[in-house]
Amino acid sequence: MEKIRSYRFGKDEKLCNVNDIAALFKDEHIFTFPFKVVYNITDNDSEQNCVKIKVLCSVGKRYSKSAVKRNLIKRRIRESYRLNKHLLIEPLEEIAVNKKITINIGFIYISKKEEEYETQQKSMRKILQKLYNIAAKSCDISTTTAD
RNA sequence: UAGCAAGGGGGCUCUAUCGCUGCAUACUUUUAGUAUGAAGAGGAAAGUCCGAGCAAUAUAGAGCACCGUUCUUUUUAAUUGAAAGAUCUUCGUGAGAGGAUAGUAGCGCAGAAGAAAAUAACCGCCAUUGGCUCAUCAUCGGUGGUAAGGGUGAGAAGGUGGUGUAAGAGACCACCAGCGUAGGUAGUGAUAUCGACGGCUGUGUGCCUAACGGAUUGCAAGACCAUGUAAACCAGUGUUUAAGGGCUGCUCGCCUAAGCUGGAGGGUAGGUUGCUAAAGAGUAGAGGUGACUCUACUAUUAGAUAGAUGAUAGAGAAUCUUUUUUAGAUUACAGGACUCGGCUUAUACCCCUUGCUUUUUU
RNA sequence: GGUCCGUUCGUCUAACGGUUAGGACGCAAGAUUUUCAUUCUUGUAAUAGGGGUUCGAUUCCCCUACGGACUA
Repeated sequence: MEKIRSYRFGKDEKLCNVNDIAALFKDEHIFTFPFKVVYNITDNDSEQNCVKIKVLCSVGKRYSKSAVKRNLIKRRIRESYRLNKHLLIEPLEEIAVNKKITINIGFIYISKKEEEYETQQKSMRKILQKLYNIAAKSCDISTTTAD
C-alpha cells in the first residue's frame, strides 16, 4: 500500500531563528555540486517523539547581481527539496521512533552559472541520502551512549 | 519602398497536477489544523537625484552667519519637476535634438605665450635736440608727441572707408555692430521693432548685491503588550543662585538646583500595530495652444518579515531563420518592503498618430 | 531597508581649476664589484567609464560601474 505523501512545505519547516543559524554555520558541511550543505543535528526539547527538520537556502550576491535570478534559484532549491524530502524523513522516522531529533539544514548555492533544474534535483537526492546516512549513525551513537 | 525625427500605447495567453502567502466562511478546537472560495509584483517595483504626506525630537523670540534656487509667463501639494515662449549657441541635408542665460554699482584674480591682460609706450612712426661729420644722409643718445603696424592668445582697447595731421587718433564725418538714456508701437512678460539723443564700447571668473525658500532625524520613525527590575528619567510642588549645562554655528535673550509626592525605565530576544481607499485609477464631457484644472459616473483586499508568484506537462500567439509546411530558435529589462508625485537609468518586440529626406514606380 | 563616503603608475600616496600629473617602494637597462648585495645614473608606468560647465578639469556638476562605512 502506498502512502499518500504530503508534499507540503509550510512555515514550520523553515529556519528563521538567528541563533540557530549562527550555530548552523559553525558545524560540519558537505560539498556536492552545485551546493554547499551545512547541517546541525541536535536533540529535541518538545514533549512528543518526532523528527523535526528545518531548512534554509541562500544564494549569495557573488552568484549574480540581479535579484530575479537569485530568487529563481532559491525557488528551485525549495521546490526540489519539497519533492524529495520524503527520502530523508520516512526512513528516519522508522529508525528513530523513540528519539527526539532536530536537523537544521542550510543549502548554499556555489556555482556561478545558472544550472538546470534536473541537475539540481539529482544533486538534491544525493545530498539527502548522504544526510540520512549521517543522521542514522548519530542515532546509533546516541542510543549506545544513552544506554 | 527605404532610412530617420517627435509624441503616445502595449509589455505573451490559456489548461491540468503538485505547492507558497495572507484574507473570508465552515468544521474540529488548547495553541492550531483541515476543507472550500475569491485574490496575490511593475513601467520602471531599480537608482535614491528632488519634493510631499506621516511620525518622533527640538523650538519664547530677534538678528547675523550658513545652505539651496535663479531668462519670462503659467502650472502642481511640492525651492531642483512639467508646459508654452524669449535670446545666444552646438549637431543634423531636413523633420528636429542638446546646452547656456538673475544683476553689474564696487573690488579681486587671470598660468604659459605676448611689448602690453587695463588709468598699455618694448619695438616702430613723427618732431626737436646733443654727439660723430667740413656739411647732409645714415647711425648712437636725451626730451616730447603718437594707438596706424608688430608671429601671441579664449580675450588686444568697436569695424570699414574718408577728412585731417609733423606722425597719428571717434579728433571729426558716412555706413555698419553693440551699449546706455528718455520715449513710441506689439506682447501678461522675457523680448522684438521704430526713429531721437549720448562717442559710451575687451574677455572670462570669483567675491558681492537682489528676490524667494530652508529646524533635525527617518517606518529599523514611533505606539502598545508580555518578559523584567539598577534609582538615571518623567509629571506636580517648591525655593535660591547662575558657576556649569541646554536652546541651530555666533550674539542678545530665555530655560534649568536640592528636597518632597506620584509614576515608571534601560539592555536582550519576541508579538501586535504603524500597514495599505489614495494630493489614487479608469471612462465621458467642459475649459485651456499646452502642462493641467473642473464636473459626473464606474470599479477596487498585494501586504511578505531570512522575506510569498514556483516546478512539470500540453496547447496557442508573435517575430526570425531555413524551407514551403513543417522543423528549429527567440519572447526583453527586471521582483514590492510605510505611501504618493516627479526626474534619471535599463528595456526584446509590436501597434498608432504627425512630420522629414533620398531613390524607384504609377 | 535607510543614511553616507571613496575610486590617481604594479603597490602606498601628494595636488590652489593653469608647466610634460609629483614622491617613495617595485620593475627594466647601464655603471661600480672577481661575483652577489648595497650604492649611483637613466628609463618604464596612472587620474574608474561616459557626458557637461570653462579659454583650460585629477579638481566643479550630472549619469553609470565598482568598492567600503554606519545604522537593529
